[in-house]
Order: sequence, then structure tokens, then C-alpha cells
Amino acid sequence: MPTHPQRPLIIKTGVQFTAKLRLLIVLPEFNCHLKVKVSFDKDVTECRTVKGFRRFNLLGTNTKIMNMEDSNTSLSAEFRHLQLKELKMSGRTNEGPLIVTEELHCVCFETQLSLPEHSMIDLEVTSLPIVVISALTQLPSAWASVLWYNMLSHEPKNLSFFLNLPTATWGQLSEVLSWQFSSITKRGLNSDQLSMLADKLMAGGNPDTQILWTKFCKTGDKGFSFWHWIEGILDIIKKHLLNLWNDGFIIGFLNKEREKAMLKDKTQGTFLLRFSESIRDGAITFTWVEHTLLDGPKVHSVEPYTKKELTAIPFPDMLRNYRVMTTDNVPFNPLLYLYPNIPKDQAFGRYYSKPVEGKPMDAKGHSSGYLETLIIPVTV
Amino acid sequence: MPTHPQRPLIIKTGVQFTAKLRLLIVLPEFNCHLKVKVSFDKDVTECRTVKGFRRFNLLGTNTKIMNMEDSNTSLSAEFRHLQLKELKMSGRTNEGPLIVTEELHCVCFETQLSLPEHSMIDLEVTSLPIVVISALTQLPSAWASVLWYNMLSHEPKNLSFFLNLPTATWGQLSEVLSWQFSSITKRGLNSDQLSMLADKLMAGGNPDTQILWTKFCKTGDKGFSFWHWIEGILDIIKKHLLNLWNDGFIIGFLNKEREKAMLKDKTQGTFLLRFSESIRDGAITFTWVEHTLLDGPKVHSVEPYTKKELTAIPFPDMLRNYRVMTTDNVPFNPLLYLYPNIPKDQAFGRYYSKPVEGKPMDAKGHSSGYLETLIIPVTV
DNA sequence: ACAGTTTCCCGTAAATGC
DNA sequence: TGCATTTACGGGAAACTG
Repeated sequence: MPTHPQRPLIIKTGVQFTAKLRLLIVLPEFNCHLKVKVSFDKDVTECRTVKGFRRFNLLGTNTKIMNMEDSNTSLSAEFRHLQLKELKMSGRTNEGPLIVTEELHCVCFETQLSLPEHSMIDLEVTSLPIVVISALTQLPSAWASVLWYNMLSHEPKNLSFFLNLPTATWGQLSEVLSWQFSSITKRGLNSDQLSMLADKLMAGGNPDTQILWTKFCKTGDKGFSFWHWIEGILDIIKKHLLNLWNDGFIIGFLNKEREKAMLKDKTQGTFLLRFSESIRDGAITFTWVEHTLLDGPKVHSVEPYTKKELTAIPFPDMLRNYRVMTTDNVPFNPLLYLYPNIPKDQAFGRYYSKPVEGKPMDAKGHSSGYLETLIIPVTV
Repeated sequence: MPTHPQRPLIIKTGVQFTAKLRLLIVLPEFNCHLKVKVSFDKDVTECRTVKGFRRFNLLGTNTKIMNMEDSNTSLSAEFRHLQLKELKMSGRTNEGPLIVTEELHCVCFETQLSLPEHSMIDLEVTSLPIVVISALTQLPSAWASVLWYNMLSHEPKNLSFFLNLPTATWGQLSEVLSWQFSSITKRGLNSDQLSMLADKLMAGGNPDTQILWTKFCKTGDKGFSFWHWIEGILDIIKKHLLNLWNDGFIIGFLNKEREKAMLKDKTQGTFLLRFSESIRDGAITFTWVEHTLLDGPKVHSVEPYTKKELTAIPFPDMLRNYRVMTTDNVPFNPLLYLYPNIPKDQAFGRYYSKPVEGKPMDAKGHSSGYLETLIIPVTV
């Protein structure tokens, strides 16, 4: 999730952003010099003195003459290299009930039209609400605010939204959650995955169940909020698991009971991929089934891999090279078929960092004079 | 190596630094208000117009009243939160023969003393030469400049040093090199290590051999300079190998012939630690001896570990867990004795991230429900 | 003391300048 | 165009501030 997507809904202080204005009404007569001025939180008095919101200076070139866009007849003005800097005033009592990521601000554009035989007409437009952050750690909370606003507010500019906020229904929220995945990847959430999330959020949900902002975004008993957990998972998908997610190889959201139910009738060595529910910053594990003579089917999961491990070793290589040591000290890979029954190399082979050859792993014979090593996960 | 050590010899633009002035002459009568002004490159005309050096603005509070130091009778002034910003002037033709890390600058302090019954006396002092960089990638080159200057210039302020620079002798340079290690760690370089470095730099050295600045610091045939290679090694020592280096367990600098000569008469499984000569940013390998029936003693080295691998796995754990697969697919660890004959666990045991217990590795039995995995290097 | 918030700055990537 | 140098900003941690 970039800090500044197409339109800057989240702006970080001290980081450049671009504000663009396009005149939708095409009035050829006004192709003359139309000077636009951009400003921040203009005339939003209710956000300033009353609530004690932060105030910001807008640095950079703030006026521009509108000009014709390429291959288009509409006028536009693009303000590049704008930057926000907090205006510290000692008189500001920080008693607003809102945290900074719930403060809504806006970018304003002004211009004056002088129609022939009319007096000057003042035009003013404002952007959608904007959240201003100062550090990247605030981005997940800020994004949650943007989501909640866009999901529930139909007013274009209700900067006091979080002072009096409505609840969402699971029907609304589940759609928004799936969008988060499909906007970053090629795949949203299916009904099984959503039903697991519904259980987490509401312990048995129907589409009309109400969900509080607090429940969605405030720190819960685990030490982190539902949304921050989702953000962590989105992050590892984007950085380390994009291909596998796009291919649909990651079931991801399912609880341990369902996991066992799905695997217990499968061939030994059948495995699936699931996100950790207890790790905040995103982690993935694999679970496979073993058919024991004495106790029947047993499922095993490795300790979930976090960003740290995934940065060092690509996840497909983990699946390929994972080994468990037997009591005779012979390593074997227990992962054979991706659920329901796809041979492992057929699913993941194209993503291994070295191609599949005769043997699953090979090195030693080579030119540099050094013995090549594979860094592999092993359970002793 | 911090950007700003005790005294700022290297300053990065846009990063705060502190300049401190201490009046060594104790004149109690002048405990009155002695106003000091700090400036940058004051009156250094030969560095500006003539040579086309960069110029900088000094941002921050630049005047201060000297005051008594704690537990001391001397006057001092400390300028904190100073910052350098390049002054871009279009007229500057960058035709100076020097790269930016060879430009020497200085911090200047001025004050006026009014002795009773005398006219005002102007006092002016300047710092040692300073290199100004704009990105951290320039730090190794900048540090090389500082070293070369301090090694060879006995003038306090010769800002044109690099326009007409003397060569160093190996005797001087070897001492400086060893200092680099002992200032960062608890151990400098011994004569064996230095002799390997002498071979690299001069192909057979005696202390009087002259070494050119170019040879020391300019990109050579390998694509990097001698000094940058040393810097990379200092960096991995500092970040990943400090304990082992302090304990003297890393021989580090020795060529492959010497390595083989040292190992060939040792017990099978004797190994030593050596830095890579071909990797620029610092890498370490281990080499062990195997006594074969047919070919006699053979030495093997693993592909050197770089920052990337060392970040993921602590080096002592690599030594502990490294495995080679035999043809029967049974893994074994070929590392038994640290040269000359220290049992591996005795040398490195205290640095393993999990304590040594009955068995060398153990996991599986535990509480979380997940199978613990060890990420280990394996040669197939 | 503390939690929310901002600042600081390394390290890498991208942009810029010559 | 290529190389030297600077700028940009993500990420993690320290510093700030009520």
C-alpha cells in the first residue's frame, strides 16, 4: 500500500506528494489564463479551533495556470513536490478525542472565472478527506480510517466523521476486506476465507451483524487489532507471496479445526498453507497430514515464517527444501501434495529459485572452488 | 564507524552534528561573557574560487557564550544541532581534480577578547580537516581520506592536501590498518595477518615500500579498492562477528596456499575462519581438512557468507549446524576442531543462540503446537 | 511514567547533474 | 551516454511532549 496512491488519501509529513485538479466542464472560451491556488484545510474552522486538530503548512509551488492535457480537451493543473509540515502552536490543547489517524483534513483548490459580461466567479473544490501521518507505523491505522470513511460516509466532506461514527455491517466490511486483497493482488477473498474472518470478528456472523470501529481497529486482547493483523498479512503477500496468492495456492484463512477436517482424509503428505492468527506482522505456516498406525491421522505445522525468514529464503524454496529428521538421522521432506492433491513441484516448481532437475537439490560440482550451500529449514 | 565520532571528521549534509570548543588557557578574569561564533570554511579562499570546492551553509545556532564546564575550570562552548547544506551556485565549474571525498573543509570558531587596558584581541581557531559527504555510500572513501591525511600530514590545516599528496610507506599504513581494527574491536592485526595484506597490496612487502593513494583507495582490477574491501570486513565484524574476532578465533587474512599448508597436517575436521578476498562488501568462509585415502589431505571451503546470510543466521549457529550430505543422504557436520585443535563447542558454545544440551540440536518436543525449525546451511 | 506521536538517520533506490 | 553525486523515502529506533 503506497503512502500516496493515485489520489493522496494519506499524506506523510515531510514527504512529497502531488495534487491534481481537472476541470470537467469543457469551456473552450476559458482556455485563457486560469490561475489555480492549492491550499490545505482552507476554511475548515470546525477542524481547527473547536476540535484541536493539528494544522499544517503546505510547502511548494501553490499556484499554477491551468493548461490543456495531452490528448484531451479538458483543463488541468498538477501541483508536484508539495509537502506538509506541521504547524506547531503552543496554544493547541491536544484534548480532541481523536487520535491523529482519525483526524480528517482536505486539500482545497481555488480559482476565479471571469465570464464575459459577468462579474468574477469564485470557484472552490476540495479533495476527499485526507489523513496526515508523520511516521510509516501510522499507515495501517490511517488506512483503516480511509476504509471506514469510504465504506460508511456518503457525504463528500465530513471531516468530523470520527467524532460520531456509525457502525458497519459484516456485509459491508467483508466486501471492503476482499477489495483490499484484490486491489493489491489478482485475487480477493472467497466465502470460506471470509467466513473464518467473520468468526474471528463476531464469533458467528451473518451479513447484518453490526461491527464497531473499535472492534475492527483498536487493540484487542491479543495485543493487536483485527485490521493490523490483516495489514501484516497483506504486507507479506505483497512482498513474499504474491505469486502463490495469485495462483490461489494459499488457503490462508482457516482455523485449526477446519484444517484438520480438510486434511484427515487425504493422502499422507498432503499439505496446505495458512496464515498465523497469533503473529501480528504477518506469518505463514504449512500443515501436513501424517497417517499413523496407532493414532490415526495427525496434522503437523511448522512454526510460522515471518518477514525475517521470508526475506532470507523465498517461501517456495522453503516448501521444496524443508526437512524433518527421523530418529535414524535421515532427513525427509513431508510435503508431497498441495491440498487437495496437486504434486508439490507441479504447483511450485516454477517458483523455485533454482530449476527442478534430475535430483531435487544439487550443488557441490561447480566451478568457484567453494562448496555451495543451501539455507534450509529443518525440524530435528 | 559512526558518521560523527568524538570530533566530526566526516559530516553528512542534512544530518545534525556537534562542534565543541574548549579554551585551554585558564584565565579566570575572563569568565565574563565570551561570545563565540562558529562558521564553516571561513576565509578558506583557496578552497573555494580557485579549486572549485563545494560550499556549504551552516544551519543552527551559530553563536554562544562560553561557560564553565562541569568539574573543570576551563571555558567551553558546545554547538549542538548544527547542520550543513550545500550552497548551489550555478557559476561553480566543477573542474577541480578532486572527488568530493578528497575535498577538505573546516569548522572555524571566532571570538573577541577584551583585556583590561588593551584593545580588542581577535581569536580564531579552526578544526582539523573535515570531509563532507551527502550519502552514506561515500563514507568509506571519506574515511580513507581522513586516514591518509592523519597518517601523512603534520600540518594542522592543509586543505589542499589531496592536490599534491605524498605516498605512504607500508610501515605507516600497516599501523593505521591495525588501528582500524583495534579501535572498533578489542583486537588489532597480528603480523601474519598484516603480511597477507602486504602481499595483496604490494606483492611482497617490506616496511619501506611506498604505497600510492591510488593503490590504496582507487578501484582496482577486481572492481573495488583495497580499502573498500577492508571496510566491508570491518563492517561485518562489527555487526556479526565481534565476539569471535575479539576472541581471536578469526584468522581472517590468509591466502589459500597458506590455509592449505596450515591445515594439511591437522586432525580431520580441523577448520579455520577466513574472509573472502573476492567479495567487496565483506564475507566470511570456513575451511576444513579432510584426509582422503586416495588423494591425501584435501581442504574444503563453503561459499562465503555475506551480510545477507549473517543477518538471517548468526555465524556461530552456522558453524554449529552446518551439514554436508553424504551419498547415503545422511547429514554430518565436518567442523570439529577450530585450528589448531580447540573443540568446536568449547570455542563457540557460549555464542550459540540456543544452549548446548545433551544433543547438539533439539526441538520438536515443546508447547506451542508448532514444530520448531532450525534454518541451517547444507551442502548437498 | 507512559503512550501516542514525531524526529532522526541509516541504507538503498532513484533522480539528477555534468 | 556514463559516472559521480545528491535526493528521496521506507524502515526501525530514539526522542519528544504533554
